[in-house]
Amino acid sequence: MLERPADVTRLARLFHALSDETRLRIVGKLLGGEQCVCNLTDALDAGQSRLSFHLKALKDAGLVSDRREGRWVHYALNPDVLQEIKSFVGSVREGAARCC
Amino acid sequence: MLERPADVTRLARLFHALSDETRLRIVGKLLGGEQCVCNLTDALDAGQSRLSFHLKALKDAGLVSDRREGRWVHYALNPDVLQEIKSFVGSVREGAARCC
DNA sequence: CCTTGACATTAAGATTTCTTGATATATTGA
DNA sequence: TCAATATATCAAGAAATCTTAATGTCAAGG
Repeated sequence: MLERPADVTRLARLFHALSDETRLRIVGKLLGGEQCVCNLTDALDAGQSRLSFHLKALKDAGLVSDRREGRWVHYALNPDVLQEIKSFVGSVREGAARCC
Repeated sequence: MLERPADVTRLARLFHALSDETRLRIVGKLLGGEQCVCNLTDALDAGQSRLSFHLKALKDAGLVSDRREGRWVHYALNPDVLQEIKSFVGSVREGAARCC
């Protein structure tokens, strides 16, 4: 998993998206299913532009996708990304097994 | 997993440690088992103090542990941390399953 | 149209992180 | 004890990131 430079770059991006508390809390909210931005603004104590900034970070990393419905925009977790993290964890486990 | 503030803080730290390409490449090398710093300096094209900086970041996050042996210091992945990441991935999967 | 509401984008400053070069520490062997 | 080697730490600048406040955009209702 970490042999190919492209994978290293991709994983670094992914982990960076998850390396911020505000973004992790957003992810936490999205575990309950798709949410409109207004719900997230209420739930987290983050100002509007701050929330938007972090949603963009999550979206750029491919972790979430957005969907416009009238005036509202809904964000949801992208299930594909999970596989990438799982592959990484898998490769680490193999490595750990080999060495200990 | 992401309901408790302490977990959010811990995961953010952990993911931050994994959010850098140099550090991910170090982890990649450590998958083959414990390595002394000298091996890593050769394998990665990183200067000595730079490598030391990133090893400290990994160590502070609890991802690796170090062991001195004479002149050399050996670093190895900490297998405990894997469980934390796995728990996170597990919670995301449940969330994704619930919503789709 | 015009206004309002939901959200995105931009700009600027504060803070954090990373890199590099210099210096410090610790261990070994002469 | 001294020199050499391996690694850590420090200091300073560069670059990236985050926050806040202001402004832009777009859809809906009047």
